[in-house]
Amino acid sequence: MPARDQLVQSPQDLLWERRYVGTNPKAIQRRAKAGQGSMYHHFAGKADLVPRIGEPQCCAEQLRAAADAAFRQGRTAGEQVSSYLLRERDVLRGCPIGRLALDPDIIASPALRAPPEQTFNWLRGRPADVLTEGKRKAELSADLDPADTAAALVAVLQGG
Amino acid sequence: MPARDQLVQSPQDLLWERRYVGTNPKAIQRRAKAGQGSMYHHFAGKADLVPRIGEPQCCAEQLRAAADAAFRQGRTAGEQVSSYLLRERDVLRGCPIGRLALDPDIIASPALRAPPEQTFNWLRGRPADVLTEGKRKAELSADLDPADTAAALVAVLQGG
DNA sequence: GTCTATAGAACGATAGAC
DNA sequence: GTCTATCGTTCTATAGAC
Repeated sequence: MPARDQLVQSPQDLLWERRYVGTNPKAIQRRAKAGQGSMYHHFAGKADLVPRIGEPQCCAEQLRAAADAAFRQGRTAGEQVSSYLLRERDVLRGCPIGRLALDPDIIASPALRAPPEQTFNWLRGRPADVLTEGKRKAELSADLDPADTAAALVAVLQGG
Repeated sequence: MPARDQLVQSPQDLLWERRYVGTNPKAIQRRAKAGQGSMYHHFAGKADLVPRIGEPQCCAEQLRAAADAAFRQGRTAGEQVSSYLLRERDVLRGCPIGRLALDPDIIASPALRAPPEQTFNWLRGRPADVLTEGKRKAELSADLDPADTAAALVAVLQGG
């Protein structure tokens, strides 16, 4: 595997365990078996590397794919939503995106904040579409606001 | 308020936001409006101070009290447990004890790990007692293991 | 008890040889 | 591309004056 990919993929659990604040370049290098020179050749610095480890790239796509699959199971809007909600989650780990998004150093920097925010927007949009479709088919009550309800759904998952 | 208490109580949100790894003495001092000398006079160091901020002391007791109150609402064991589970939680914040217990630096040190572990033991023991009582009164099926079920209940809350 | 000064280590990044 | 050496900063802690 190229050294660049090694740097991005090896320290996934490191970022998970120690979050952004506690994840330092040295530890990443040890984990990826790469030297400092190598790291700084491929990336501009911590703020450039760390957010790419596991989360916005591979993890966000995995998450979207899994959510998508869950939504496709079920005929009615209600079924689709409950399929999504009951989807098996690695409960002990929690939501990696949410965890990253809560990190104060991520929040402080617009550049670092953008990728997780995008994922969240998608994550709210997807169930909102399902709910809208449900209303169209008159499966759901008309006085239900898709966007609000979708936001509430995601909030429940994140909050928990 | 005495400076010692100020140091323990002022920076609660700081510990919450940045966890153990990201919570440094300087920031605590700024937040508590105390100097370094003051801090190191009252506490041995970061490992001595930080775990006392909010969590094992005041927060754990608040948590126990709240859980206790919830358990007392309800006549049957089932009612008591569901009262506890449905108890209103500050869902956006999550469990402060669990969050602290997950911190890698806390896990690594037996001394830092002990207080949160104690709280968890109590937290498992309380519903276990309720369930045992329920079995005695034949409200609950006899083949229910109180300890296991209690652990599962707590796991659900923490996992979420 | 609280302050300032300072030590020793780790952190994040850069420089330059190879 | 990768390495080692090094810089400046911050972190944690100690020393000693007041």
